[in-house]
Amino acid sequence: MVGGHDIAMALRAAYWAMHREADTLLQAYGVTANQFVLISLLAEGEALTQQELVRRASSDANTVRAMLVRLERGGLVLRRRHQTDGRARCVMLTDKGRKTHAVLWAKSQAFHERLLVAIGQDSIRIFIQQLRSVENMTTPKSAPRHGGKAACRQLSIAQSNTF
Amino acid sequence: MVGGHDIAMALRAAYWAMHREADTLLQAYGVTANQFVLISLLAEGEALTQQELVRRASSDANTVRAMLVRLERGGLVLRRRHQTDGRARCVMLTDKGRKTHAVLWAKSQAFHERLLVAIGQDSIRIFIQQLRSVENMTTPKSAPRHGGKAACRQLSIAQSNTF
DNA sequence: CGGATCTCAGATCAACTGAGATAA
DNA sequence: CTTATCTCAGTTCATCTGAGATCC
Repeated sequence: MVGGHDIAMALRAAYWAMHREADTLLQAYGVTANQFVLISLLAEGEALTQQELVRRASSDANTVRAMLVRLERGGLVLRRRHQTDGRARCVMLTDKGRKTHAVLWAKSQAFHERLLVAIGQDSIRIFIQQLRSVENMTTPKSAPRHGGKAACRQLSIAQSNTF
Repeated sequence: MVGGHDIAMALRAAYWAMHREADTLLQAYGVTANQFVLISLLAEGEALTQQELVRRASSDANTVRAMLVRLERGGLVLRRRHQTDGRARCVMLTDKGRKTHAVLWAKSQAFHERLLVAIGQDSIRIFIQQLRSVENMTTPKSAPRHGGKAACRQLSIAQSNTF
């Protein structure tokens, strides 16, 4: 009989195998898999608030802050005060961070390809949908009320000027 | 376009949501989700070597040892020398460990049920198979050569005598 | 000898708690 | 005043590295 516990154990095994593989792949570049998650989110174009990073990385405010401090020390990210919300921080990649991401992303292609093969092209959408169901199965966290502050568009433009 | 990176992010989000939910559920009993994994493996009947626990828990020898030391301190597990292999340790639940497992397992039923619902009864086997594919996608670890030492049958009997 | 299993010391990262500053 | 965001200090757990003991 296959029960919920088996799902949990299989999910655990798959996550950790993947995570270790990613860590091994990235360690030559001095970046952990968890840090690469943040870098990838920031590389999608816009600067983000820490709060939004927490949400998208499925992490925790204190954890994200600590990781960003390390990344900032390494010169990969910048953290600036939000222009209209003094509480918030806008986080963005530096040029170095952007180049690092490009290199790491290229090095990850074979890894990503193996993931696609493991799931099977036809099943990917369903598979991801099922994972989302598991994610949303849990106790819902209170979502922030306001909308427009997650992305920091002004600073995103300022950042373009650095090129 | 949905790529391998999306699979990785969804897998990460699902795992962490599940893990936090389990931790929250179990913390009232002073057991972490990771510790519950070991307890559950030991509750399946036989005493196991640490090496075998490492394999089944998708973990690491040093990590498992540290966790077992904590569990032993809490009186939930016993660790004895293997009768025929002086290198190995046989790990088993104490009576207290067995009772604790029964309680925690009962408390986990609603959680397990939600997992089943999230995936959908008809898709569970396929879903688990896909997770196994991800697990085995990674660099294979060398498996131990010999067979019969993973379970410690002699000590499993001795343990029955403690009742 | 080589290889397997476990132990130990130490480092690091990550996750969390709780308290507090600051601003919306 | 209340809430949101972030900071900071401190703790715990988990992971990993590397060295070594012991045994097969």
